[in-house]
Amino acid sequence: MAENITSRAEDYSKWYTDIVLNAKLADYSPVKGCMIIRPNGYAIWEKMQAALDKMFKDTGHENAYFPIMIPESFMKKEAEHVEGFSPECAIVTIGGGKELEERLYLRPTSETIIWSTYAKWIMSYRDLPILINQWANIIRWEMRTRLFLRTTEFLWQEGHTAHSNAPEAEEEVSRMLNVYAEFAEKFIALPVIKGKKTESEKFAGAIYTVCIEAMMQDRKALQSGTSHYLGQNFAKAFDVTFLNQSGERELAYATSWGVSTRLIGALIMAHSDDNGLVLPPKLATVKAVIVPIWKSDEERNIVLEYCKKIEGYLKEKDINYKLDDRDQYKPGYKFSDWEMQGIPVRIEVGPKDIQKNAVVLFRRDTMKKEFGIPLEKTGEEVLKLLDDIQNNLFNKALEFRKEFTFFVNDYEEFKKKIEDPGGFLVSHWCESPECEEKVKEETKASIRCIPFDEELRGSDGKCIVCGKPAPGRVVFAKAY
RNA sequence: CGGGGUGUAGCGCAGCCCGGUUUAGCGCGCCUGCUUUGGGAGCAGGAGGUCGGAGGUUCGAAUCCUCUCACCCCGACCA
Repeated sequence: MAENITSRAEDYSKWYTDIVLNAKLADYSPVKGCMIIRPNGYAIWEKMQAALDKMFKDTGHENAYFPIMIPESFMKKEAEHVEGFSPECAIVTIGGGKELEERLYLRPTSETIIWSTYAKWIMSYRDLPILINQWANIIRWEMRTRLFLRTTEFLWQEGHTAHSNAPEAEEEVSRMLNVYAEFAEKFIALPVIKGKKTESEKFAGAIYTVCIEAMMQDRKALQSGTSHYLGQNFAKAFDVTFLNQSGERELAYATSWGVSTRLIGALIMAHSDDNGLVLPPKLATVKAVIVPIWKSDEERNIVLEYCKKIEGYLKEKDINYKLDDRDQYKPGYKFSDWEMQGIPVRIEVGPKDIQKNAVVLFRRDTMKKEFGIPLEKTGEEVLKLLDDIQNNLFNKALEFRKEFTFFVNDYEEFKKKIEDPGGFLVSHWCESPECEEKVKEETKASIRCIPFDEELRGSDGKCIVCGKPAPGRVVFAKAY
C-alpha cells in the first residue's frame, strides 16, 4: 500500500488530492484557486488535445484564437448570459496605471467576443457554416475550488459554429456530443451517459444543452462535456445576419461545445486506486518503464547491456518507454514510484531473467506480474498488455456504473438509495422545475440529464416526487 | 458568505495550555562516504528554520494579548 496516499475508503476526497500531488500532476499556486499543472499532468492534457484536435479536424473544424479580454458591453448583450456568468467573472479595471474607460472581463467563455466578430465575417449564406474551435484558458471565480475539477483558471477547448439554419446547427450539436462520448470511452476508458440538461441546468444563453455524464468511484456524477444549441440568441445580441438564397435577411444559428482539464479529474477518479494514479494507456505518454535490477557493478553492466536489447524491441513497436537506471534507489522504491505515477506497464529485468533470456511484465491496472516473457517478444507482449489494460479499465468502469445504477419508482426508496449506496438513480420526472428543485433540496441529488438511451429513458410513468404523469425517466445523482 | 482547521527547515509534524536549560526539536527528503539493490535499504558524518505578518505585555515571547494576512477542508454556486 502506498504510504503517502490516503485510502479511498478512509477519505475519498483526500485520496483524490493525494493522487494529484503524489503523481506529480499538479501543485497549488500562490493564488487561491489556481493550480500549477506539472509535466505529468500536462502530458495527459497534451494527449487529450492531440486526440480531440484530430477528431475536430476530421469533422471539418479549424482552430483559431480570440483574445482573453472582453469589453464589458459585449458581456452584457445577451441577457441570460450576463446573468449566468457575471457573478463569477474577474474584471480588469486598470491598464497602464490608469483606470480604464471600459472595464474588461477576463473570458469565462468566448461566445460574446466570437459572435461580435462573426458579425463582421458573415454576410451571405455562402459564408456559412463557420466551424471554429479554440484551445484556450478561462477564468471563472469559483467559491470553492478543487485541483482539476474546479479551478479559477482552467484550460479547455471551445467550439463556436455558425449555421444558416436550425437543423444543421442542431445536427452539429449532437455530432460534437458524439465526438466527446467517443473520446471519453475510447481514450479515457470512461463510459458516459449522453443526455439533455434540464432548463435549470442548461448553459446560460442556450436554447438547450446536451452533455455526457460519468460515474466516479465514489458513485457521484461528473459532467464531462457539454454541447449547446444557442439558436439565434447570440446572433440577435450581436446582430449577425446574412442574406439567404431568396435574398432575405436572416439571423444565423449558433452552437458551442467544450471540454476542459476537468477531464483529467475524471480520468483520475474513474480509474486510480490506493497505490496511485492509473493511466489509460492511450493517454499515457510513457507507456512502459524498464526497471533493471542488479547487485554488483559487474551485474549492473550486464543488466544495462541487456536493457538495450529490450529497448530495441520496444522501439521496434514504437512504444514510448523510460529506463529507470537511477543508482540511488532500490527496485522496490522504483516500483512504487512508477505505480504512483500510473505508468501502465513495467518491465522488470535482473540476472535471473537474463539467464532465461526473458523479462518480467507488470501491469498497473491489476497489479499482476507475468514472469518468463521471452525477450524477443517484449515488444508485442507490451502492446498486447496495453490494449488489454485499456479495455479492462473501460469494462471495469462500465460494470461499476451498472452496479450502481438503480431504477427507482418510490420516493422513500429514492431518498434511502441516494444516501447509501449512492449512484445513478433512474426515475420518472414530470418535468416541473418544482419537483426537480424539491429533490435537490431534500436529497442533494440533481437531474444529471434526460438520457437519450432508450433503456434508461423508458416509457411514460408517474413522477417520483408528485406522482403526476411523466414522459419518461431521468438520471438523478449527486454531482461534482 | 456560513462552519471547521492550519500556519514552526523542502515536506510532514512536536513544542504553545503552565513565557526562561531550546544554541528551537523530531521524522522524511537533501549532500558526502561505505555497505546494499527481485517490493519503498542500513550505518556514519553533514547542510538547512528566527517560529505567516504587524503591534503590544515582559528583564525575557514560537509560547500571553490585539490586529492582520494566507491556505486547506465541509456547505451555498459552478465545467
